[in-house]
This record gives sequence, C-alpha cells and structure tokens, in this order.
Amino acid sequence: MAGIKEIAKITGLSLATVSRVFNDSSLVSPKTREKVLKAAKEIDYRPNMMAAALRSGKSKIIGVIVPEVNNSFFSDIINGIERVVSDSGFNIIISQTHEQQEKENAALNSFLKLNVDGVLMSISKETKDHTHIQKVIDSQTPIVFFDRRPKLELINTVLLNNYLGAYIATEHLINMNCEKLLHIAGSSDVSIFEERKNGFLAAVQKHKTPAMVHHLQDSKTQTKENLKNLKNLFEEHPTIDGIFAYGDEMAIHLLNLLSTLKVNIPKKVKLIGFGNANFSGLTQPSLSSIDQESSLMGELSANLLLQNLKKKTKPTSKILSPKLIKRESTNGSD
Amino acid sequence: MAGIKEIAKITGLSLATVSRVFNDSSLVSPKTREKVLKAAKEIDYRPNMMAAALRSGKSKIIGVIVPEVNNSFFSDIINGIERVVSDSGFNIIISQTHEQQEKENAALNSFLKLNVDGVLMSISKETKDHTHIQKVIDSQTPIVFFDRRPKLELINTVLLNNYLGAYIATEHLINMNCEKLLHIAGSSDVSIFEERKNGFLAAVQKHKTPAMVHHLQDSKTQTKENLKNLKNLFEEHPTIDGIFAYGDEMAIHLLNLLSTLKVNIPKKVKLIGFGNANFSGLTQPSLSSIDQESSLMGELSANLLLQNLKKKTKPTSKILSPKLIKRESTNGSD
DNA sequence: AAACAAAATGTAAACGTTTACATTTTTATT
DNA sequence: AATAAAAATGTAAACGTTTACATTTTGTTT
Repeated sequence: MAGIKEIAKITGLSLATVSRVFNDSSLVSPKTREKVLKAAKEIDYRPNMMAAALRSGKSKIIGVIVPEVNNSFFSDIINGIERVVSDSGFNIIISQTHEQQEKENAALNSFLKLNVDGVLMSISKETKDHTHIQKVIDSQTPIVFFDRRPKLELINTVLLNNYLGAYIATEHLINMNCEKLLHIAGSSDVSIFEERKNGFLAAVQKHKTPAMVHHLQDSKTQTKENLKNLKNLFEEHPTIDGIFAYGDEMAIHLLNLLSTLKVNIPKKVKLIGFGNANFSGLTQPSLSSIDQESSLMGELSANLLLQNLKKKTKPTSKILSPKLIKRESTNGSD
Repeated sequence: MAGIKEIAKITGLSLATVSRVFNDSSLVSPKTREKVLKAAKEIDYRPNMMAAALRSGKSKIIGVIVPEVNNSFFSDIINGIERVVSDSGFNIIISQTHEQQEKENAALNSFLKLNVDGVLMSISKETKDHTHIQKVIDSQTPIVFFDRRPKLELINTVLLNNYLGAYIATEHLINMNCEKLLHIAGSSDVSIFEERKNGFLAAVQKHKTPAMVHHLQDSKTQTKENLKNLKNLFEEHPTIDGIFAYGDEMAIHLLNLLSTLKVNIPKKVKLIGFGNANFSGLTQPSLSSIDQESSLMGELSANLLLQNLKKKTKPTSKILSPKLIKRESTNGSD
C-alpha cells in the first residue's frame, strides 16, 4: 500500500483528486496540488504504470524495431528517437529483427500484447508479407516507418533520398576526375539499394561517363566468392578509376582488396561508400561516404509519431537529403 | 471485449479455467484446454499483459541498461541476452546511459515504475552514487551486473577477467619479440582499465621486459592534445616496439598516428588493442585484440537473472576468460 | 444576499487479468 | 456401492489506477 490510496489517506483527499495531480493537473487547486506532491515525496510514491495503462488504455510505451542494434546507422536513429521521446515521458522498447521476418512478426506481436502506444520501425530486408503490419494498423496503433518502408498505402514514412545520395557520390567521383566508374550494387531485392544504383546510373548518364555496375553473387559482403569475382573484375578492367560502393562495409573490403592488389587509393582509384559508418573515419585512407542524417531521421520519426499520438493526422511522408562527406579515399591529387 | 471473458462465453467455461489454460496449464483437462485454444484462435485473442502484470505483479519485462548501444561489445551482449530471454517469454526494454549517472537514475526509475521483473545492467563510468541501485535492490527486484560492477556487497555479477586479458595481450607482444613495451592506459577512475594496466605491469615484470605506461590527458581518445602528446612520446622513445592499448578505438588512432609518422606496423612496432570491436578486423593492418566473449557474457547474465527470478538464490559472481585474437598488427616477421 | 457559473473535489465503477478458496466431477480404493 | 482422494472447474475479490458523473465549494453578478 504505497500507492495513490496512501496519499489520499495522508492528505485526506479523494483518490480522484490525487490522481488528477499526476495527470490533468489543471483541474486541481494549487494548494492541494502542493499537499499531494509533498505527501508523494514523503512516502516515495512511484506510480504503477501497469495499473494506469490498464485503466487508461495508454501504456506510455513506444515500440521500436530495427534490423540490428549493432549498426551505427540504426543506433544513431535510436539515439535520435530517445532524445525526442523521453522528454515526453515515454519509455521505448527496442527489438531487433536480425533481418528476419519471423522475428519481426514476433516483435510486433509482443508490442500489441504490451499495448504499446505507437510503433517506430524499419522493416527487415526479408519481409515480404505485410499481414502482421496490417494487424498493427488495424489495431489503431500509430506507426511510423523509417529508412525502409513496406509497400503499403497510407502510411507514415521518414526516408532518405537514396537516389540523390548516390547521385551526389557519383558526381563527386566525376568531379575528382574519375573517367571510368564502377558501382558495386547491393541486393536488388532491397529498394534502397536499387535507388542507389539508379542514382549512380543517372549521374553517369548525365555526365556521359563510362561506367559499369557489378552485382554481388552472395548477399554477404565478405565471402571468398565475392572477393574472387571482384579481383577478376579489376584485372579485366584496369582502367577503372572510381568506385561507388553501395555501403561502407563493402567499401572497406574493397579498400583492403585493392591494397593487396597494390592499387593505390586514392591516387590510382578513388573510392566512396554510403552510410558514413562509425568506422569510416578510422580506416586508412579514411573513407569518403554519404551521410544519412541518421539521428535527424530518428528525431523526425519520433516527432511524427508523437504528433499522431495526439491526434490521428493524415499519413505523412518526409524525405531527408543525404550529405557528402569528403575524406581521403577520394581526395588524392592524381 | 476480445479478452478472456469472450473466450469464457464462447466455451461456456469460467474465467478461471480459461486463464489457467494460458498459465498454469497442468491444472486443466486436455479437452477443455483444446477447446479454449481453439476459441482463442478464432477470435484472435491477444492477452493483455498490462492487466496480467497488474494482478500478478509480474510484468514479464526485463530492463537492460547499457552505456551505449552503438558499441559492438554492448550490442553483442544484448544479442546474447535476447537469445536467452526471449525463449522464456520475456520482453526486454533497453536504456542507454551515455555514461551519465543522471540517465542511469532515470532509467532505473522508469524500470521500477514499469514493474520490471528484473534488471541487467552495466553501470556507467560516471556513476559514483549507488542509492538508486540500492533502491532497486531494496524493492526486491533481482539485478545482475555485467562487465562493470558497482562497489556494493552481495550482488550478482558476470565480469571479464580484464587483468588476465591484459596479461595475455602483453605476453603476446613479448612472444613476438618486442623488447620495449608501452601501455596506453584508460582513465584510472574506471576499474576495468585499472585492471588492464595491472595485468600489463604484471606481465612485463614477470618477463623482465622494459616497459612504460602512458596516461592520456583527456579522456576522449581522439583529441589533438592527446595525439600531440603521443607523437612526442614516440619521438622521445624511438626504441618502443610493442604497444598495448587499453581499447580498440584507441589502438586504431595509434595505427593512424604511427602511419603518419612513417612507422611500419607490425614490422617496426607491434600493436594490440582490447575488446575485439567490429571494425578491428577491417583496418589495415588488421588489429590484434582481446576478445571479451561478449555474447556469452550476455547469455550468462541473462541465465543468472532468470535463475534469480525463479527463486532467490544467493549472490553469484562469474568471471569470464578473455581470448587472444591474433591479426596482422602483431604478426609481422622481423 | 440571492442566483448563477465556474472551479474544485468526491463517489464509485471500470480496465482485463489472476488467484485464494469453494465446489463439483472424476478416479481409485475398499 | 460407498467412501475417500484427486482432478477439474467455478466464484468472486483483488491488483492500482483513471474517469464519467455527481456533488460541494468558491467566485461573480445582479
């Protein structure tokens, strides 16, 4: 008995007024409010969120789903979300999908059972079926998608302009006097990778720069198969002098591969990645990349969700613009 | 009305038996159990965890506190925790402290309000005051500390033998024929860094190897101040041929610094870090390090907590043994 | 000071489960 | 077949809040 009831007894007030102090404060007089807060402090009152959630239907919990927490992009997003959301007294509960649809379903199910007030998520690469997402939408739980969206209508999204990012990256290579470009493309099943490829193609076409695209055999970046193929590629096309990789991790592997092939970066070949991962500034040479404004993405998503929690607004779509980060890997003078 | 009551009505059973089907299943006959499950599927029943939590006092939520999620060590731990805990039907809720005591307090407070069944945490570097932790302990909520522990008695801990890790790392340098060693030490306020330093000192003493320890001025690794000091250090002591850095990120900075000083790693100087971060295999040369068995640490912590949830056991302390990861930075012949 | 409106407080039911306790049904024992 | 024991089910209160509605208090206007 260390609850609201206790405070009511101490102060001689009713449950209702005490409760109101902690919620809709405007309806209670300053004196009683003070009395209640004093008593609350005295008994070290901690509201029972479960009880409040049950009665009010609002859990004050926001569910966040990311593919992987150990990924600087997503953890920056989480930081952005936290910053916005914790000020409003919400708790966030994070689940990882590890890019598996099954885990995504499980996470959403847990969220519904926990009665989360809203969901922020980036769908997994593997996700094809959207019935579980539809279930969330049907349950009237507001949901905002960031970075990756499902192919559904009328949803809230905060996305990066991947096409533009790739375009900028490619133009940067061209500006640095590259004359024969290569794009290492990510899985064409993933729409953001497709957009990056398209941005690359648009830029080379615009500038009439000779270019080629290489698709990896294996979706895992660092397989022997992939590296062997790449090695062959470079040997067959020695005139390549600019590479745009679909992601920073891939770019780092290229950095290492080219180094073993005694190809100097950036003198002989310039290289740019995508994502501006936390390790991209640490390599040697440091890696030029495209920054995704990840923490801003988190903040915007969270704000959009909070807005939806207040009152159902019509579906909104925000598109962020990526930024070029110039580092050593594209910076060599000849 | 899509709850247990609905199912009771459909099946003609009482609330109690229906509830029992979803909990203490042994007390209900196979036939009725089947009937209930069928009805549950029919109406797509989703238990309301808030109600269950309120009544039973068990939230089925475990709170996890880490300094930073964007850190391969801690996210590996989280993965380990998830693996163990999700099988048992628990949800985990993750909070970051960003190494700030204030955020740690806030997180623990939220956890108590949410009535978490247990807490898994690594205290922040900044934490000096333990009253908030004591509050959790007093509230009878089981708690397990991993990697970093507060200076409190009678607590559950899962720790790494940092002393041993440092010892192994140092011995490895000596085995690779280093004759003058340097340790770049982390803040002496943090006990794990102190242990690493002690391990280093023990190893050089044992092998009678000349050695020195450098303490950074600024706790942030990559400040100009620090780099300048290090540069001076190397110029004053050109005979140094083996370095043990207190962490991998620091080691990478050294890698870059030495490279600009035209000092070849590993031919001239051998370098080893600590932590086996996700980027350590990606640098050039790749970085030798000490692996912390992070995901095992997560699993053990989670198991210990689950055990405590079942029945209050007496405080346990587990110590994990780190493993040497040999890579190029210590592997040069000559 | 009467009449009314606005502000503050109170009463009691409700949220959806779990669970102690009571009752009924089934099974086993004689 | 009677009895006891075990298994299955039922009854109803309780968990700690919130909130619709009712009531009382305070302030304002005439």
